[in-house]
Amino acid sequence: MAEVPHGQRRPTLADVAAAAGVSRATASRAMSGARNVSPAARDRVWAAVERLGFEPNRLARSLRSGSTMGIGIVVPDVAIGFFATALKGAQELLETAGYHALVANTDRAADREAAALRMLRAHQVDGIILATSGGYQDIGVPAVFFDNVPSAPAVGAVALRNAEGVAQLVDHLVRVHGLDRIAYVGPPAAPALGVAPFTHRSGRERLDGFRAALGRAGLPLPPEYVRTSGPACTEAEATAITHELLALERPPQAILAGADTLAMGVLDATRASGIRVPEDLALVSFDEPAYADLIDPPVTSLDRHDRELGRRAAQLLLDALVSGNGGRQEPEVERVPLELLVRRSCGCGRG
Amino acid sequence: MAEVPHGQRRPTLADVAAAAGVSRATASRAMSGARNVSPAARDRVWAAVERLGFEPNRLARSLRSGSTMGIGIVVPDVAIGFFATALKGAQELLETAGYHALVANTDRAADREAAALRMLRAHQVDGIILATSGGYQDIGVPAVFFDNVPSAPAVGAVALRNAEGVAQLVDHLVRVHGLDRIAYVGPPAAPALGVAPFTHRSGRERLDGFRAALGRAGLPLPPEYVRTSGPACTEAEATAITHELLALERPPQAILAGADTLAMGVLDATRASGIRVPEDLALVSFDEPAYADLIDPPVTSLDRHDRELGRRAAQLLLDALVSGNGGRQEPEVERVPLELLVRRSCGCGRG
DNA sequence: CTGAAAGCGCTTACAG
DNA sequence: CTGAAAGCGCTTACAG
Repeated sequence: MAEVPHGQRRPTLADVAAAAGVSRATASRAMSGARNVSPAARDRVWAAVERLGFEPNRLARSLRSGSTMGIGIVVPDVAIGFFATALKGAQELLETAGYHALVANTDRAADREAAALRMLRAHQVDGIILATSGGYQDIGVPAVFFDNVPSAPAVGAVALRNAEGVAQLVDHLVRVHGLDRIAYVGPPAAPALGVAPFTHRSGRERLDGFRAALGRAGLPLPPEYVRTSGPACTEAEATAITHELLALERPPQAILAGADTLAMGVLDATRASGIRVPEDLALVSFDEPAYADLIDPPVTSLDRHDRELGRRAAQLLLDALVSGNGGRQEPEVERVPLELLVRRSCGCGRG
Repeated sequence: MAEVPHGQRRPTLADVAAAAGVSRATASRAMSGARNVSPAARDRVWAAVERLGFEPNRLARSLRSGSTMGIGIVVPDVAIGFFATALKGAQELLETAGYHALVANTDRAADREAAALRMLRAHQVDGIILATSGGYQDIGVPAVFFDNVPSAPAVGAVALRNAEGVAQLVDHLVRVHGLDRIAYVGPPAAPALGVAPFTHRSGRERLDGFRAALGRAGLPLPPEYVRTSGPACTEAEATAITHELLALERPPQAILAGADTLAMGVLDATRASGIRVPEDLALVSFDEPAYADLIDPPVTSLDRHDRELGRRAAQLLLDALVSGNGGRQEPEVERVPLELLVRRSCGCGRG
């Protein structure tokens, strides 16, 4: 690569054209691989490109062509393994297709999400992929949701089989371990006031799935066994809730945590109370925590295939982009299955 | 916010100007907050902006003004907690200053890093912040490194006090636990062939720091006690190395892992061998693993203050950007201190 | 305080 | 196969 010293003017297409002895139009065509360029001209152009270390200015190209080949990816928190991995999966596929990703982090704040979307609009992204925190607004480009199923206009969504996943966890506790007092500590199930209706849909589905699974198993479900956290799903919330559950007259034999951070909070509470897991209290988690195998005890949970989920979301968006479907037809919701990963926190032997 | 239906032409500055009954120049000035605009004109412009839901096209603005207010952030792997958190810290500060971040993931491949840098150049970023995997090349804008100290042209770097951190860990094992057979399992310390000289500098510093600390403590260091992984620092590598260490005639009493993934690999090996930590083998880790408290046993390690590290890198870059220092003066290397977090894997009681 | 005009660096009909 | 010209949507001296 040629030297690109700081502060020196970068070569432009005009420089390349001049160096190659052709017009800017021909230089542009040669670089874009158009066929109507003579081999001789093409060679001279590429030689000039090499020599000058030319890299086309994407700002100018996008402004002129009307397409940035940029995709916005909006997530609540990249420091959470699920989002980071899904993000990587999506980015991987997008780059293969010649797109690049603009990543925005919302810290789970609806207003920061809205600001991120305006920023993406200002950058003229061709589409967006997002795990919403409730601040979604249409910016006029195709949108694919993941993690939460939208009832908002979108070209598609990829979501987990939430109810099915919860049912797998419940069935395991009931059939394998014969437990019948199972409590639920999950993410919020009702949208917050003033928040778009699709928010926390997955929380809703998990909770409903829990109730349904217990019903199918013929188990009672005292109201005090059903608890939800705030939208941030902090460990601290789960810790507090767990202490309350353990203080009940009839404490649960098992807790199903609806998110990994919540599962960690439950574990924290058991440590503090001297409660042994799984001997005194079984624990299963919907999401798989980082280093699930090394946690004490290893946590039985569901594998979401995070990366694949990100890839599918990207694929859905790419499909919409090539088909030119701007979200005017029925959104396509893809449901990805979950896999039970049996470890020790449920009461199973080493695995 | 006004409706922005798919497929409909977005309002431009010309639309706003027409609606407000002023020229595009005046509309532009009104929006930029320039003082030489009459209050009446300003109000009419803003009203039109609101009504039309206008958002300036940043492509056009950047192309014209020569500044994108975009900063490239390049990391080996966002799915690793350290990078994700540092990234968030940097992004936070950048956004406060009116910049936006373009995030690139290199998967630790030097060629992907080089490609990411070219992409960022094509996007005319004003500067870059990166944790290099060895593929760095100058793209003509100020660069700040973190995680690795560069000897490459840069305006600055923020790095850990690697040697000091390792010394803290060693001293703890020696003074508090009276151990004298301590092995090291760390990241590579020598740059790979064909890789820029600054790569793996932090690995080098950790290893050298280890040798120095043992020297100061007057402890012997058999060559077979010093092991390094490949650049990916996988758990599997550490697991294999640990099995070899345990099979030595005089196995170590303690292992200092130079990275969190390596510490997890060491733990895996002890599990498989029925070795108890810390009773049979003490373990300390340079990096703090995710959920360090919940791992069995909780791992004694160093707190790097990841977020703050990202913030400092961003601050260094912003300083360079406002001062107009294009990297022509001596790069500023900031060293952030590390904090010992005593848990149980070193042999200490519950903490 | 305001507007006409030039121009950022590209791409793309259009005419040859 | 090639080039002159227009134009993407802004900002910014420049002249009034």
